Amino acid sequence: MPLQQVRRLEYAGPYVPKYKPLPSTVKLLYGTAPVVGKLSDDAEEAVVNYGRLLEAKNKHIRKRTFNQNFFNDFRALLTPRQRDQIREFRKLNFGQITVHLRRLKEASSTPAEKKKRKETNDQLKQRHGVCKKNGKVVEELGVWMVEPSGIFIGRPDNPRHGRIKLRIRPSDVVVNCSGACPPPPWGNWKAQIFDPSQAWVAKYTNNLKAIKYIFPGIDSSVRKHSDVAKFEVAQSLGRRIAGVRKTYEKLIAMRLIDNLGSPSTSLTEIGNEKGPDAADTVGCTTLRKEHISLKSRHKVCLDFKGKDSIRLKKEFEISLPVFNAISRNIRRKRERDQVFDLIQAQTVNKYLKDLGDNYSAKVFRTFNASKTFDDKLHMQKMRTPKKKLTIADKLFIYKKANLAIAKLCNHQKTVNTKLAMRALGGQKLNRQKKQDKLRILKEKLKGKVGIQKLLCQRQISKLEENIKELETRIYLKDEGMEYALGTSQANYLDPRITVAWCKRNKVPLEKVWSANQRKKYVWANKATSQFRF
DNA sequence: GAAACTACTTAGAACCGATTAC
DNA sequence: GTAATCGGTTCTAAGTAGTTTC
Repeated sequence: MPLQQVRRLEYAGPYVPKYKPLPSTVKLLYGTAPVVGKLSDDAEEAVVNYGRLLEAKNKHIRKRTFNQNFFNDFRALLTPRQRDQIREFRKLNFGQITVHLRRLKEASSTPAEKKKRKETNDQLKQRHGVCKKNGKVVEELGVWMVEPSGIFIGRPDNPRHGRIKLRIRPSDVVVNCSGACPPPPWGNWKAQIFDPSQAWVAKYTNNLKAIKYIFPGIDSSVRKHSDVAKFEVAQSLGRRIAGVRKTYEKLIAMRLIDNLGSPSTSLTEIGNEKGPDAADTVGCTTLRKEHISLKSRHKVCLDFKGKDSIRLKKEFEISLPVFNAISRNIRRKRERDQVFDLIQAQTVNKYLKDLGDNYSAKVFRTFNASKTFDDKLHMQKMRTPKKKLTIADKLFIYKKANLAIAKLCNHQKTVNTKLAMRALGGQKLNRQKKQDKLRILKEKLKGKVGIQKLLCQRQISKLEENIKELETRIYLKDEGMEYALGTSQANYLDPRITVAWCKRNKVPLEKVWSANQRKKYVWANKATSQFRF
């Protein structure tokens, strides 16, 4: 599917909102005294953003480094006189700010205000959320405005949390389009370029040195093209995997990626080097001795934090040569030393590239996840019981396979265990009630004839379907409440597997995919029911 | 060849409207 | 009618991997 060349790209640029200052009656106090002089817009906005977190009872505002980082950045935004006055974080008095925010929120949450806001946003989205290619193809963008100012939260353990993210100005933004793209009235773009080899239509760097991009949306031609390419490379790896495995015996790191981790995301992250201002997370090539413990001669236990500080603690079966190699590798090392101190991410990727077809470490994850998913869905077919399966029965099988992949990839989500257990209890009780009702209905059916019998039968099958749906939900909660199914669906599972499964089993696609997913994967619809990854 | 930079993908959290249970 | 729960979408941080710079 070759990508059509873009000769013209019309784009209005992202929406860059201007700051609206607080009313003069609303002030930050220091203790009970007013702050000397007027706060700059940036300082005032930082205070408002902190006030929002206070109002939302955000858990981060209880953390010491969070508040310290905020306070350091805040003081840098003050005038020398204000800095002289404001010396302790705990004396900042946000009272007037939070009262003001509460009033604003109340005023803006009426149905009329909500409607008005939606209309305004829709208009802005229509103008700033699309681009037009070669004068005719209109494509939606991922976002229509630059990120608002705020306070950096980050993932757990990020040492920079609490730092102030300043408002983005037009002068921070580079737009990538041809033709006129007038900036907003309150500033000029940093630059306008036209480079059709790049996918992004706008980019900017914030004061924390993070580069942000605005890309075409998930159903755009470029994104579809790169998705197709991704799964084709992974599929090609599948065809050559036996040969590939033979050749990489020498590289123990590769063994770890493919054998130990399977697609356990954290381990198959290759592990680029990171700066000191990031959380202490590791990948395959940056794994340290302290993360690995050798068990029996065929077993190793890994315990470390990977991407997003998600912990992986798991035992793996390994072959004796791999066990011996790891054992030799860590024998004379200290706990903080890297297991593979002689290789880097690039070393492994260079080796993979030489195997051909644009392989890199992440292709293994896509391959492993998709292959396992495809196999699981086919295995289920073999175990099909004699009874005719309903849609709900089939969906149970599908979700079960999806959960297995989420576990394999270690795609986690945070759950409030107490609340989730309560909900689970409620669901189980609900199931019991429905089962009782079903029993009564089945008893009643015996005495019915004609149309009455038909109606009763219909009621029974509807209730049975309902119970099965509930059972799927109970299963997912019972077996994996802390796993997120969406991540593998969005990134690792070849959509053609799902399309083929739906066709084989006569399940409508909308039962397994949301509208957005169907839009994203429209290219996969051509897969036949016979498709195998 | 290592470090820094750039472009893009992957990821969980937050948000928000719809549905369900009471 | 209200609160709890669910499911989908949006947001943006945190990765990977290629390229450029020194």
